[in-house]
Order: sequence, then structure tokens, then C-alpha cells
Amino acid sequence: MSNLERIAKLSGFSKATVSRVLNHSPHVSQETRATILQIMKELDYVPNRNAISLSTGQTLQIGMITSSINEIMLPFLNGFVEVAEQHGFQTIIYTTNDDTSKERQAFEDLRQKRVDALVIISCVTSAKEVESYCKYGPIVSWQRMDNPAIGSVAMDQFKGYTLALDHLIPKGHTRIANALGRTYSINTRSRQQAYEQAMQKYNLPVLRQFYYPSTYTILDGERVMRAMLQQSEALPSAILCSNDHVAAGVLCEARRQHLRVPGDLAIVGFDDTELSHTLGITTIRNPIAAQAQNAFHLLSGPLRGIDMPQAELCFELIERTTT
Amino acid sequence: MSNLERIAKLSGFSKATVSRVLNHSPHVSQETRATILQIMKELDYVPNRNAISLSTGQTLQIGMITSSINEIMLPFLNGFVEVAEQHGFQTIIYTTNDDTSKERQAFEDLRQKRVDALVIISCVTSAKEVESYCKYGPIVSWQRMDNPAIGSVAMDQFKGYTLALDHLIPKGHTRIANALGRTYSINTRSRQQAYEQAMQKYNLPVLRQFYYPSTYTILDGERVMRAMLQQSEALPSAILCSNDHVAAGVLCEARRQHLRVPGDLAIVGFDDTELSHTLGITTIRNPIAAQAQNAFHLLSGPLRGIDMPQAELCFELIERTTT
DNA sequence: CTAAAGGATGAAACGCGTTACATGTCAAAT
DNA sequence: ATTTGACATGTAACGCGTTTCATCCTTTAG
Repeated sequence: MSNLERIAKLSGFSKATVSRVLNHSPHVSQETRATILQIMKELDYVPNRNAISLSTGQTLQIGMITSSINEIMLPFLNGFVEVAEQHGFQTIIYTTNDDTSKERQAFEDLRQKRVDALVIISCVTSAKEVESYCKYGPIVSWQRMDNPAIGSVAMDQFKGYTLALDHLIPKGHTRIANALGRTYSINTRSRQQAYEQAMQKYNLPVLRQFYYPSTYTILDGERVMRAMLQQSEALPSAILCSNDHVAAGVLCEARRQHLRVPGDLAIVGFDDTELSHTLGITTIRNPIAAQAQNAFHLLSGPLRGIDMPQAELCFELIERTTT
Repeated sequence: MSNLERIAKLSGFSKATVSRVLNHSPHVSQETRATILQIMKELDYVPNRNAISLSTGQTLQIGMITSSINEIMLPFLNGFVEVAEQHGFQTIIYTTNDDTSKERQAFEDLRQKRVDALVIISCVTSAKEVESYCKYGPIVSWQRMDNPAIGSVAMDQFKGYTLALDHLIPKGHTRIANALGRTYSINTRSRQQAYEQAMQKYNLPVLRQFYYPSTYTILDGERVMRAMLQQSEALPSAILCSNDHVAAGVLCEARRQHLRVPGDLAIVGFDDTELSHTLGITTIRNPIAAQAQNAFHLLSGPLRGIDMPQAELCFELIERTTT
């Protein structure tokens, strides 16, 4: 293996000069640079990343913590990977299955300098513990965190949800069900608040018996639909779903049960994924890729000393055939 | 920052002994170990990964090259990440969008020792060029490669496809369309061969006019369905799809066009994802997670000097409601 | 003509563990 | 009593760039 020292010896210059060539330092004469580059080429030399990282203290790697990789987070993941790459950073994914010990592994990797920063997509570690790792490097979260020390690019789901309600209620929907996500997440609480406030505002009943927690997938959506039908009470006239997948499940199962959509049941999804587009589900567009970019921009300050502006984001309702 | 040397000084032992403690060497007395661990704890010490990697020449990171992250590859990705993690390896994802220069970046990272090995999910770099990187570390491919130097865990799609045909033809289907994938991939060729051979065997027409290349998503499936209807010729009686998503698209569009499935058109998907389960699509189960494990096992030999057995894999037809 | 400024380059320390080899000790084997 | 060997621990080199500070030479300004 050829290393920098070897290049130095063969070229007759010092390691410092070779290093300068590698780093495009202006303080190298043209001829010197040419000579050294030539020798590097002949020896098929590439610098060792680990040595660079050890020296500089930077790995140019960012860790991404997520419970699992699924379709919902893909736009965020892809958006983040792309912008990070543009700035020379690579993304390492930590799939944790919501296991604290695996999450800790990711945080420890920040401490051990395997990664320069962390992006949290979902995590169950307490905000307090997460904060204790902030001193080792910047941490940004997609999920809203209780702790101001941790940057967040999550959008206030309250507004998105309110958008959906202001769309449904004027259409005459009074009894509205909710397929919710993670029970203790801020998003879920925010959505519940939006719902309960809207109901109060319009003087409508809050149907807590039609709250369905922990719904994430198509299958969960189907389960919710069946559960609604089995309830002793009459079917709600509309359902707000935590994401498009759940909405798709509800829709498929509703059709299978010969319900008319939106006649018997209106359905609203969330995220505006391809699936909702295909199935014609009304949904709330959540500018996820833009959030991912903001996440990287937030890290840019501490990481590269460059302050990048946060993009302005807002929700949008895409009306299709299910409302 | 406290480093190993500091621990050594404070404990009164040498760096070597401290290192032995870190690496659970048996040649350290109980008291010494206890003392050193105590000091490490007090100073909140963790070893620096970059230093370790530089010393050992191993990063315990494996790069994964993929065009993009999508639902089809998720089982592979998740399966691989899981087994790798169990053995102390982390996975770095390179999203390339089939851009050779981005792929080269991944290969260069192998050369520069940022990763110890590479797993290719999809890549457009020539087999010859890929091979030229084999000397820097083990490379395994999910996609079948033309080059024997590169390990592959892809299954012979020929068998899976034949399974589907042996299911359809006895049911009386004679005119069979094909929604295919990447035109020049070995999988696609293999599928075409399986189709053409089966057709010959049963003395049925090969409908090349009903080959639809480059279909990957639900939207592609819908497109295919519409294209079939627009063709001057009568509709085929069945269609084999490159994956469940395409099948789902075909199915949804078929329903929208008021076709009966399987009456007017039988549909077979591929991969047995949740989607096909939900929509009741007959599909070929492709043991993808097991393939991912095999991929890691293949890397285990060169990487850890441990030969791990390859699991035996085979396709299975899951009959549902679309055939 | 000289001092100040600037550019090219080198020496050496640094970042941080790992590991081959050497040394010293004490107990078991002969 | 002596050899053999296992065991605990230390020494020092190694892996490989980066970076600070110093040096030397050439301009340019005064």
C-alpha cells in the first residue's frame, strides 16, 4: 500500500507539501503540484479516510436514527441523503426498532466520533438523555422534541390537521374518527388537540371512542375499518388518518365491506404519497423533503460554520375522490 | 477530551494494558482491570473510533449501493442491516440514482477504507470496473452480475417465473402479457426466457407486443393497464408483473376500467409484499430477507475469517384472488 | 538599496489506539 | 534446585494525514 509518506519520498518533497496538494492549498507551485500528482497517479494512491478523520476530527458522516425504514419516512430519508451528499456528507442509518439500547449505540457513535452529527427521525430515548449527547455534536430531530436544546424541523401537525377539519366540517361531516400514530408523540397530541378544538369550535361531539392509536400501515388501516364497523355505535361519517397508508387500508377494507366512499365514509390521509395519488385519496401534503433539507441546514451551522437559511414550509390539502 | 494515554497515566499502567482492558484481553489481572475501568468511568472515556479504524484497518462499516431506496428493496435492506448489526457492522447507504459517478464514489470509499465491504443492490457500473475494485475489499451483489469474481445472492428468477406460468397456463390462460423491469438486467432476461420457453413448451404464442419494459411502481402498473387496453389487439388473459407494486397498479386501473379480475384479466405479482397481501394479489414469494442474510454471510469469510453457511432458498407461489 | 511582504517548502508534533516483542514474576514440573 | 511456562505488564513502533511554526527565497514598496 502506498501512503502519503511514500509519495513524499518518491517526489522528493515533504509530507506537508504532498498534503497541501491533496487539499488544494494555493501555496504549492504549479510544477510541484504536477510532479506530485503524477506520482500519485502512477502509484494509484488514495488517502486513507480513517487517517484523515483521525487528524481532522471530522468523519463527514451523519447518523440517522429511525425505528425502521418504511415508506413514510422515505421522502425524508432521500431528501436528507441528497442534500447531505451535495455537501460532502454521507448518511449512516441506524435502524433501532424503537429499542433504546440500539438508539444508545447511535448516540455513542456520535460520542466516539464515528459520525459528526445525528438526525432523529424517530426515537424513544428521553429528551433529557438525548440532550446529554448534544455536547458531542449537533443533533436535529424530525420528530418534535420536548427539549429546546435539540433542533427540530417537524412541522406543527396542528395546522395540517386543522386544514383537514376545515375541509370536512363544511361538507357536513359531524362525526369524525381518528386513526392516530404513536400514542405519546407530540404529533399525535397535536393532532388530537386540533381535532378537539375544531369540534368545540363547531360545537360537535368529540368521539374519543373512535380514536384508534398506533396505526401506521395499510394493515392497520384495515383493522381500523373493521373495528369501526364492530363498534355498537353508528359509523362516523369521516375518518382522519395518520398517514396515507392507513387511509389506503381503510379505503380498501371499506370497499370490501361495500361501503360507499365518500358517501358512507369520507377518508383523509396525510403526506400525499404516491399511494394516495394512485388510490385517489384526499390528503394533506406535508413538504417532507423540504423538512429534510432544513434538517441538514440546521446541522450546517455547527458542522461547517455555515449558516444556511431554513425554507418556509406549509401544508396543503389535496382534494381527491374520498371526500 | 480524555484519551487512552490519559487513562494510562492516571491509572499508573501503560497504554498497552489499558488497551487490553478495552479489548477484553484475558491477560489483565482482576484488580488492574477494575482500577482502569473505574478511571475510565470517572473520566467518561470512550475510545475514538477513527483511531481504532486507522490502527486496525477495519471500519466495521459496509456500504450498500442502490439506485434509490424504495419499497421493493426494503426487505433486503432491513434484513441486511439487521444481520450486519448482529455482527457489529454498520451499513452505509449510497443512493446513486443510477449515476455512475455516484457509484464510483462508493467504490472509492472501499478503496479509501471508509467501508470494509460493499453490497450492491443495483448498479450500472460495468462488471469489469466493479471487479477492479474487488482487490480493495469483498463485494457482493444482490443483482446478478456477469462476473464470477463478484459474489451474488440473487435467485434465479427463471424458476419463480416458471412457477407463475405453470400456475396460469393450466388454468387456461394462453395469452400472457409481461410487465418487466430494467431492460438489460439479467433478471429481466431470465424472466423473458422463462416465459418464452414455457410458451414454446405449451405451444402458445409469445406476445412480444405485450412486453412492457421499465415498470417499477404502482403508477407504472396503471400505465401498463391503459396501454394494454389501447393496443389494437384483444386484451391478454393474464399478466405477469415485475413486482407487487406494478401488479397493484394494474389491478387498480383494471377495476377503474370495470374489468373483472381474474375474469377478464388474471394478475400475478412478484415478491409477496404487504401490498399484495392487502389487495389479495396472487404473487411469487421471493425470500428477500434470507437473501440479504446470505449476502452478509458471503462477506463474512473475507471480512471476519468466518465461513458462514448459505441458506437454501426457493420461490413459492401464494395464490390469492387475482388468478 | 533595504525593509517589509509574500510565497514555497520542510521539520516535527499531533490525533489515538493497536500490537509485536521484551521483561519480570511466580508457580508447576522435573 | 532448576527448567519451563503461563501470566501480567511495559516499550516502542506503527497506521497515516494534518497542521503549526520556522526557514529560505523572491518580490515589491519605499
